[in-house]
Amino acid sequence: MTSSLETGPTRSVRGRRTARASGDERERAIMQTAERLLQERPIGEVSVDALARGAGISRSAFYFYFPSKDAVVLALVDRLVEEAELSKEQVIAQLASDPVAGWRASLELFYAIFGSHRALIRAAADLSAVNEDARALWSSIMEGWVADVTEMIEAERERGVAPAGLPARDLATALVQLNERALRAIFVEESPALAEERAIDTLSHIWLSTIYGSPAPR
Amino acid sequence: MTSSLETGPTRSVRGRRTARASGDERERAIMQTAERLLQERPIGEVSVDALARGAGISRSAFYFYFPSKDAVVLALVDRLVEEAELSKEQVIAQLASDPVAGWRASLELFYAIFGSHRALIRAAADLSAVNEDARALWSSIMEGWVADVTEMIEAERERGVAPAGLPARDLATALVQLNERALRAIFVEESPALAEERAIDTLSHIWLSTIYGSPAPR
DNA sequence: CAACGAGTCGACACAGTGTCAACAAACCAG
DNA sequence: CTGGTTTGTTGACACTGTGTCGACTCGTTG
Repeated sequence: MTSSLETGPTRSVRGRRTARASGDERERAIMQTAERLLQERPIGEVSVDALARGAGISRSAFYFYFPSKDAVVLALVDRLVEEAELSKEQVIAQLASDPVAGWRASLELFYAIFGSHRALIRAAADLSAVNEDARALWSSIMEGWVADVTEMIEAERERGVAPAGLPARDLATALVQLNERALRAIFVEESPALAEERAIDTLSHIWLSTIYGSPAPR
Repeated sequence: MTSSLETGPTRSVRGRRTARASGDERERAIMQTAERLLQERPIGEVSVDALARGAGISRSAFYFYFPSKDAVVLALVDRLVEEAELSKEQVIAQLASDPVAGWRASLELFYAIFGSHRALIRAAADLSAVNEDARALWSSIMEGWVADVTEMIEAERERGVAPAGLPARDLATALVQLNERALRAIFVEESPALAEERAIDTLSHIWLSTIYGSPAPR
């Protein structure tokens, strides 16, 4: 799933310690700078020059590490998604034992992970408007979630706790999109947006109502 | 509600017929060109120069009519929203007599209006990532819809057909956001997206389930 | 006819992007 | 230790797009 352009040519394993800061360090410095700057202003207002200076190199040196400023954001997103992937397993397990708590835990996980990287999420969203690669990356992430949710819904239906209704995949798509949209609105401080304190309640109410046909399964 | 920067200085009423094309005509020509070009490529790839040439003037003359290319899109959106506003009244009326059909009609209206201006919708969405004014305009549009839906939900609850549950405004916010997101995915041909033929069915199922507590009110 | 204002244009300054040839410093093979 | 290779780094350059300005045209109006 890792995007093809996330890293520059510096991919071999090296462990030296040289006088000048080595490639990997620079690469990390650039990413770090990006995360920092994105907390202050939108991606559109961050120039390659700013990124380079922040990492202590010249603008042209930047291009040695990344093909463009967008690629830095994509690398960052890639990393975030990998983190998220790890926590996923445990949540799925919980669903079998206690559905209500399980779904809620999923939403909370989602909320926690993205909430703690608001600036990055926003940059990724902004980028998707302009950049084909960003769009593709985000698409594949969404696809992954939809697939997971579809599977979970189908499992619940087979267990007999959830009634048949909308095609599971359609329902999953809509719910994942709802989450994405609603959480983004909150994180970016758009308006209208759900009240942040009640957001998880609101969303899980909608998820449960539509999946189980009522606000809580029997 | 009309955005403050939608039009250039040419705002007085004039009705002359001059040798060279007059201001209003040019203004319209620019907007028309914008709509045409946006059908071919995203806003980011449309330059002021292209807009100007399309309208038969030089790039610098363009600035006489609009302060920036973004302002053209905002003017277009403004116009679209005004159109939409007109059809709204009749739908609200229907809700009282037949709720299910009424909600469905709302969704269909939404779908029809925005579906027939996909390129513009996309440009507006793209712009929101970059442009503060665009964000503000879209926000106010969303606010309007949320207010309408909130009111409709409350009316249904007072009539006793819909049960109390989530705060009406929260529910309305989530549903409007769901619609926005899901329809945009379809129109922009993102993936994942709802199957277009079933989109209205899917959405109305979710609306009805969450508003009435079951897929159909008694 | 003179003054005015709407409309137009070319030239300019500016900001940002991406590329390139050339240079520097460490590393490694002989 | 020496000379070639790899890894980094740089300034200069070409290019694209934006927005501004002063000067010009040409109907309109007093």
